[in-house]
Amino acid sequence: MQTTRFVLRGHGPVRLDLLAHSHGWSQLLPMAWDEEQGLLLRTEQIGAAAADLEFRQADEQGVELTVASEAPLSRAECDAVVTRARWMLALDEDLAEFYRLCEMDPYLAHVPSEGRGRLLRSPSVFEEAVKTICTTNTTWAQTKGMVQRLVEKLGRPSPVSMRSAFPDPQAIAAAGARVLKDEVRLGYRAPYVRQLAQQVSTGELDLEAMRCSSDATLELRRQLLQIKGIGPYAAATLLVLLGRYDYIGVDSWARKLVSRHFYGGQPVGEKEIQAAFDGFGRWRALAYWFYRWDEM
DNA sequence: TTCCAGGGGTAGA
DNA sequence: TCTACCCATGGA
Repeated sequence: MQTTRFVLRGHGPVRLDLLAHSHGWSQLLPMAWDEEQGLLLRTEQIGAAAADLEFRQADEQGVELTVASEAPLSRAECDAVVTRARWMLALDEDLAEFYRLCEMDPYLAHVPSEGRGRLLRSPSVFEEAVKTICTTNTTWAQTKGMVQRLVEKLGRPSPVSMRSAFPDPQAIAAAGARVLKDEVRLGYRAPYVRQLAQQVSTGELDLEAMRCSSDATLELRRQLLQIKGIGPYAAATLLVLLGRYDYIGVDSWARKLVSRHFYGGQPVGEKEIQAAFDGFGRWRALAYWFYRWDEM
């Protein structure tokens, strides 16, 4: 076994524990959060093989990443790992403008000083999209089950830990409809996930290009809504994970939160939910997220 | 048994 | 653009 170490520094303070708790992604394979040791674990396919990534807090400004692989990593593979890890931890997010807005909101005034604001991400937009589809119209426990079966049945296992990486689009596309429905138990989501995997694996759809796209958020949203299985909630969630915070993903939780905080418990719709955080402008979804976090 | 969860697709108006 | 209805799954 080979181990390679990197130290990753962010744009401002970085808190690994806050990242791990920023939303549910650290509970979904192939990620895992070890609360006692403060370790964020992930198995990741690098080149043809899978390797094990272990993140720990280095100091206030940075995180140490240890990669355990069967063979030594090439220079290109090191670069790829660092690029993916920086994206996962949102290390290049500049939250200065968001923090200034937080300081004017009594409910979020604590966010800047605590170093909150970053959201944990998957290394690929494809993985984000599949996982987001697995959150729709189901419980969180079932989402975890769907993703676990997807990873364990179709992902490439690490020869070091035998834990599996997230399956690539080719593996999911090749699995077939019956496996996705009956074995992974994706339910009515199975054809959506399969079609998405086919579109990405054939090159018909370039999801990864959305990360560095210069398109306006409205245009990116339009592109996401064209994907079967992705509606307004999922598109908004994916935009947030792409660093575009213009739209709030309206789910049952958002309805309850906005109703209670801003409308005295009266039922609210899409317009009321988006409008509740208008004061945060293009940061409204991030503001909503940290209202929500305090109630998790 | 019925409801609903971190909704979305489709048809019809 | 809005509404009604249907869609698997599993726990409460």
